[in-house]
Amino acid sequence: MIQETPSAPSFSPLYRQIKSLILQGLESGEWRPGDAIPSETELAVRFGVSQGTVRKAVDEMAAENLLIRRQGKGTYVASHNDAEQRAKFRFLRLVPEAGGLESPSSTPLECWRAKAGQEASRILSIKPGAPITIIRRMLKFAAKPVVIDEIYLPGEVFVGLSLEMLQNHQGSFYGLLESQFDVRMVRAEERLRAVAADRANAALLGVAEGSPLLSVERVSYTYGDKPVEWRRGLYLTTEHYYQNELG
Amino acid sequence: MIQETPSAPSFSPLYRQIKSLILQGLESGEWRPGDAIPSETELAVRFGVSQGTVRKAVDEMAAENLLIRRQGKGTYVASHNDAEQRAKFRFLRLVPEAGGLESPSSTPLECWRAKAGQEASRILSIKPGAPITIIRRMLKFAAKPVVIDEIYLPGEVFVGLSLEMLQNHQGSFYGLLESQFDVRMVRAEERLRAVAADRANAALLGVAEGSPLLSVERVSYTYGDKPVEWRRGLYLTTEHYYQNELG
DNA sequence: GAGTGGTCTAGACCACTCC
DNA sequence: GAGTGGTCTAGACCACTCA
Repeated sequence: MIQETPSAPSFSPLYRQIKSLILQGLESGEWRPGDAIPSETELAVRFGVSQGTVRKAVDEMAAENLLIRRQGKGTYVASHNDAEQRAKFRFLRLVPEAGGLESPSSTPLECWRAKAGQEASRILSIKPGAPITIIRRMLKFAAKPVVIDEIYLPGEVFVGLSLEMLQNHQGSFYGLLESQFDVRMVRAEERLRAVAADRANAALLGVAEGSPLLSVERVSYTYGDKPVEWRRGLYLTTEHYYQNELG
Repeated sequence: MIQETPSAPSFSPLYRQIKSLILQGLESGEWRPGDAIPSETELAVRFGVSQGTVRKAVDEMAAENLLIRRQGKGTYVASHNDAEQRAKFRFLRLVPEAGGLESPSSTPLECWRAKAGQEASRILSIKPGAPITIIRRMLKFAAKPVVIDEIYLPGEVFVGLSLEMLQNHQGSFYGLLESQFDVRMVRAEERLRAVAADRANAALLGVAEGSPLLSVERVSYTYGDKPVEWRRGLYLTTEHYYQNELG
């Protein structure tokens, strides 16, 4: 007989406890995105363990993109406002067919408030009827519209989010959520399908009604696997493709 | 000034050298998929380093899905014939919308030999005109056709591959390549697009011509980043979706 | 109980960054 | 030169598997 998921883990190593202590520091905001956390030796003293044990905890968190190690400098809390290019394409997997390297630009279209329906409440695990904020926006590569996004956010987490805020902001959407609302996206799950363009979206993307589009449904999670974003994107994939690595 | 990719790495730690020694053992066939490799202490003695250094090398290779550690038993060479369910869905990301758990079944349609054109030779890094083997097959979930695959393989690597062999084989396609041709797929890159079904494929999938399909182009690599498979799949995504995790 | 991987420690030294 | 993360070692003990 095989036990796939034993209900009670028989053993929890020390470094995992350290890991969850550091996680608490991230969730509580003791260390914010972009900050340096204390050095390994400091943390070892604080938690009363050896430096090697702290190291193993930090190693795992670095592998999960929660922390970033920089030799000679220190260990930092990962941020969507980081300068590295790879950080920017961690969540947007759309790549131009021809080697153009220029980043896409975001154009907010609408932003309004509504009440959560059944589906939104289930996915965001909020009460049906709870306030949500809905955003529609367009992504352009080299001035050509390529993506239409519809984004659903729990209203209680992102109070005050407005179209003006989106329009005035420089940088990535997740960077804004992080710096303005203290919510950092940690991971996401996507479901991809091929669909036919309806009339409205076809017009926005400049293609014929019924053209095939890539539908990308995404649920994003912050610390503690809490879902805080549900979005659906329609990608025009004639001159771009969705890139994926199977490890 | 920032050096993004220094041409000469200034330093190569011991555990990476150990790692590449173990990799040699895999490439040379000293340890085959499914085999156990020697214990950490044995390897430490053989390579003249401490057990901790071997451990770090093996850790990385386990993270890359090249090796599988089993506490109390040993460390094994990963195989596409492994029993674990997660191993089977590492390369097929298509999931049924409704919770059905049954695995897809493969139906080989055609298998013939040809000469590599320009594109195939570039992607598989073989000479133009070199022999290749082309396979067409269908994947069915619950007896319904859902995927049409066209697979291009370098003929010199897979000599003797035939339609009969495909028809008689139980288990996954990569499992067959591994046990019959000693080639293990290690990683792959995929490019996804939405396309319109042509008449032939529409008929095979039982949909109208022009229906949106998910086009999945894949290049697979074996040890040493050598490309050994190029395939294009057309996925019907009305009752299934392509699942992806953004870490 | 023997053998395997997994954890934890303590200490030495190296590579890198910044002052 | 001081401080950081990165490597390497040696040894002790724990958890798990199998005979």
